[in-house]
Amino acid sequence: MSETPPFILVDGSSYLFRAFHALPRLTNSHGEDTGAIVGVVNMLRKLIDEYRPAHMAVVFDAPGSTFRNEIYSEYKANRPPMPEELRGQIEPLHNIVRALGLPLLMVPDVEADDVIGTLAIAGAKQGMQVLISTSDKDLAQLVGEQVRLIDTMKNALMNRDAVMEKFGVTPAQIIDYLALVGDVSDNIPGVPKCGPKTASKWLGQYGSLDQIIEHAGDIGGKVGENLRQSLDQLPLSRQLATIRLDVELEQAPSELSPAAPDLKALRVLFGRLESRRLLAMLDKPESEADPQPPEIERGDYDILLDQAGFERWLARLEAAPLFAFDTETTSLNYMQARIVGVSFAVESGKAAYVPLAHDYPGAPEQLSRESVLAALKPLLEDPDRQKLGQNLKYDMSVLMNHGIRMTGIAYDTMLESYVLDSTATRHDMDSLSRKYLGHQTIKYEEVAGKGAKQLGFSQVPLEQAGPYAAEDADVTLRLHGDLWPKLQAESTLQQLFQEVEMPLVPVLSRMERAGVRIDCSMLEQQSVELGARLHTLEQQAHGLAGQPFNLGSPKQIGAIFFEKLELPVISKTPKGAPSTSESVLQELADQGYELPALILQHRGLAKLRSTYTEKLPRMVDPESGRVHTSYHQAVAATGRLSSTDPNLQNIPVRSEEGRRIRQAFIPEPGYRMMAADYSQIELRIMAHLSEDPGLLKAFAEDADIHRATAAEVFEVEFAAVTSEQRRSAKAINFGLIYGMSAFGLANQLGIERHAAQAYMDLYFERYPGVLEFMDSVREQARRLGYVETVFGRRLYLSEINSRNGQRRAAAERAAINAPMQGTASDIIKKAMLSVDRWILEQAPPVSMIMQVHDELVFEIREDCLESACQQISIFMESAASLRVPLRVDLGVGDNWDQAH
DNA sequence: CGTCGGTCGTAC
DNA sequence: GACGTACGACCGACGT
Repeated sequence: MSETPPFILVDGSSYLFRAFHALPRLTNSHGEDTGAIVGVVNMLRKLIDEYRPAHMAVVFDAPGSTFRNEIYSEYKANRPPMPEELRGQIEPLHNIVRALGLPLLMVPDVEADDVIGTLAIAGAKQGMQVLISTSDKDLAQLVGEQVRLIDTMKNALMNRDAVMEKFGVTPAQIIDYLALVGDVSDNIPGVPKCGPKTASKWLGQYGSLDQIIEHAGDIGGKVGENLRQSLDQLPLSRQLATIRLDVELEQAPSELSPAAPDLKALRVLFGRLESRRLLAMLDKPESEADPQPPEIERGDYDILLDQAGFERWLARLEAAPLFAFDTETTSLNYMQARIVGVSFAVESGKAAYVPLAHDYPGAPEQLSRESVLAALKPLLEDPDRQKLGQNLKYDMSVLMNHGIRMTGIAYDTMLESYVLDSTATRHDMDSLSRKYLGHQTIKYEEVAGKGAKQLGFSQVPLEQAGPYAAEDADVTLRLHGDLWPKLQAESTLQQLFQEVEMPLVPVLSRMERAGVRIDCSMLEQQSVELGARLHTLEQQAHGLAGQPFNLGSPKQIGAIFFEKLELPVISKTPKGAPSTSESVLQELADQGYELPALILQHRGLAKLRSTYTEKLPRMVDPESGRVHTSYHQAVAATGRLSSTDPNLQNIPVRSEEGRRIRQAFIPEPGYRMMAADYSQIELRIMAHLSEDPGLLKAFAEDADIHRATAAEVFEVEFAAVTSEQRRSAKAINFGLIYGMSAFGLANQLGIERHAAQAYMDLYFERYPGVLEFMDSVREQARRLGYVETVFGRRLYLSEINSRNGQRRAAAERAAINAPMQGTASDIIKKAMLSVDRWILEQAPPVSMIMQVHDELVFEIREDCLESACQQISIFMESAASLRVPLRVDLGVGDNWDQAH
């Protein structure tokens, strides 16, 4: 092992070739060859483990011909074509190398050797210890003071002396040596009958090929004759054997560092190889083989307390093509938060925090918030100055509280992470830093305390606040440096990020800040009424049970039901307890038991009261008098938004009592509520994806799709479909979207399993394209480890090849659902972008105030109702061009319920 | 007194 | 076991 961490260059192509020939053939259950990949991965692991490189690159030959073919058309001409079993392993190996976090290089027109040569010399020039791992003897010509070869067979390093020992010539003479000896596999002729011995003898005697050529006449024997015959061709041979040192590369050696491995991607990739050994390695995250990413030094953070220091940074920001920005505030509530300080970073490791409103005993004098924000305002509002942040929607809102309309929001690391892998459980900065940088950030609790003792950020001393806040900006910048190239490598993901997710940030912020007006007195009245009904129900229930108990406790209900009253157990919860779920209570109620019916009613009403009628009035912002939800853009794995505080995406609609809550969602005086929802969007997407003729036709004719399905499945005339048949068909249609089984359908419809199976069989017979689509989605998921939406959004399914049948089945259902649910999300996001652009540009008296997955809700001034509705439906229906038309249903009313 | 898992129920 | 994606209320166990 070398003294300082080395720069390792791996000849990936030669590795792969050698592994392919040296190792026994290995295939996975799909018959795909995997042996060489596994071999190379093991070699790479060993290499990293042993040498712990600070810098590293794995270099592959780019496909296609090179400059050597240009100067010598016969170059490598007699080489047999690459075996198919090997060719198929190249692409997966590339993906694994990238997922391992190792820089992968492939440069067209040159060979891997040339890239390695260029980097080796550049690295040596910068004082690095360069180690080249290859099985190709040509690279011996690069060996020098700081460049050595790794002999993987002997597990030893080859320096100048070792080269001389092996070849009998110095590294500098290797080129001439190769020219003399020739190379059968490269089809370089060389001098006939001149082998290693003769070549080294001549070079020892004359020093160089030029000298040998000059003295060609002095050499006797048959070999001398051959040499003289070869004189014309020797310069070409030498040229071919010379490794180029001047290849144009995008990255300098110092930029080629091993990064943290992408464990999720590796799990998918190793899963496809079906290599238990490699998979097992992933379960030890701190495996010996993991390269250690460089520690982040927190030394170079500035805390700016004086005008001169701030102005120096301002100049830096103005000069920077991109800067990271973060705010520290008084509150997590974006409507109420006030700025306490701001931080920036323009290059890795250099960040600043500007405290503006820290307020604790002994707090130093700080720059005025007003003047600093005024100085930053032009920069923050300039759309051409690119900003980067982590969850910038929040910072954008906070700035808005201070009268700054931030634009130029170019990159958000939270969304970069989400687009790269939406199934990662968290996309917060701490998780991303640990995952991608291997760096533990300072936790908020560490500086502000936790629990009851937690301080507001303005109370946090600058000694702690400064490094914490500056680190946020620094880490954001570093994360972007890691995530953005990963996105760029996947052009559809990059497109999704740049054209959908990033532009959506300000749109969501505007929707959140617009909020929705609530009739609080109406909800309070409802709470009172619900309270009275709940009390009555409770008294009745206690009477029937013969004892008081908590109607809200499933456990107590279970005890009363199944122990005291000995009611029949209908089903059990996953943990084995007798279930008291809605369907069980319904079943018992249907059997004539009174108590379950009472509990059902109680549950429903209690939920309405606690979750909605009591909660919503408390969520009204005192300033605006409206409710402001938070939309989360990086939560749902399928691409949907989610909504919290309050969740406006699960306001009741199905029951009459529930709809009364929607009646409390009202517009400003002079305005109306308008709800626009996509009609059957997921089924339309299924028609588009499956290209099933029957389904396409039904939507082309704008038929009632459930009725059309019923007509096909029950083999009756369209007009003769009964409402019962339509209901069944609707359940089938929904079930399909969710990947439901015959068992599930039977449950849903209350019929026998075999009957449900018969429906499904008939459905697939009538709509064969759908069956084919579902099979192909499952197949893609198994093969690639992910599925995609129409717009290329990706959803990884780590358990699609699980040995656990239950988990695998669940992953298959998710695989079927995700392309439909995800494409629907993509489409409504696109629609939101066009509607928002229209509102910004034309300034109609219209606010987009809510999104509920397939529905957009607007507040529209009465006098503009008609034209606005028309505009909006056009934007929504043309958000995507599928093989079926998109249709939008519009409704207008004095409250949200009426608008349906 | 907070946290966390389990269960239930609301939406699309 | 069996229908995808969310959020959140409540309960009760557990730890501070």
